[in-house]
Amino acid sequence: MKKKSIINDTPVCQIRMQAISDSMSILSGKWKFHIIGTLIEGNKLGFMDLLREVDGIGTKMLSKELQDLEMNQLIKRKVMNTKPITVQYSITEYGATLAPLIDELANWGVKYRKSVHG
Amino acid sequence: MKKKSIINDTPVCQIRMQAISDSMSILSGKWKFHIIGTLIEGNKLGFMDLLREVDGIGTKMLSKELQDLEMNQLIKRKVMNTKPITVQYSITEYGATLAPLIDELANWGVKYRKSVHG
DNA sequence: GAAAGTAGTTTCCTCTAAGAAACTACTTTC
DNA sequence: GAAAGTAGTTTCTTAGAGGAAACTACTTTC
Repeated sequence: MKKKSIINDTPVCQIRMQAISDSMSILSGKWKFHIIGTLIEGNKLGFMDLLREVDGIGTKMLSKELQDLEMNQLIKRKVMNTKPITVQYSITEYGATLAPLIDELANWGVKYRKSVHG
Repeated sequence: MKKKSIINDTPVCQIRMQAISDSMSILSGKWKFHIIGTLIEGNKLGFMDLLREVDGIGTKMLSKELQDLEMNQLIKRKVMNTKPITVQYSITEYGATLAPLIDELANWGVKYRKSVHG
């Protein structure tokens, strides 16, 4: 008889593990937290605004990540009737629920830095 | 004069962004949260235990991720004086500080599932 | 009419994450 | 002495992440 998982074999753990995988697949990549964090801080930003705010990102990645986030309804994209055309990106209510998670991530990172130096 | 970042140009935001990058680099990859979560639940597990608990992982990835986590002092590795040789992996105090973050990640994922289905 | 600003897309390239399978090495049990 | 269990390492391969640079397309300002 082959040994089986014990700890993670309960329904609760199965759901938790699945949930973690879900979150990670939606929030994967180098830039999503930075983009979401920026849009939570400054609501309604254009493409070029984001390009300036998110330090180091290029047009291709920004474009792709914004599409991903919009598809998952974490951000909204609104084309304005201006000349020249402008676009307003903003966080959705749903996307804003990520604020505590981003805070945790930032706080943990800050503590890590301190513990490494001190 | 070239336009500059406004929102993310404050020292506070710079530190936050850096912290998020730090956390992500330490916790990157498909398996780290699963391994850490498992070690928080069941303390002291062997290599083969983890291989069984973390559903889907292979020996190569497990070995590599455990080394990463040990290097960053999130887990401890202790070789036991048994025959055959066994190894006990356990979470460190420091690694345990990730519990709130993992909880947030799991909770957000659960909510996401519900909102997609409901 | 050239420059600069809007918002992207496309192409080409590299590097890494990840996985499957085979292998080492040692010990105990059948 | 073969099987099964301990704990990994090594090799080979592929898919995707990410980045640099050039390009489209349209408008306004100098």
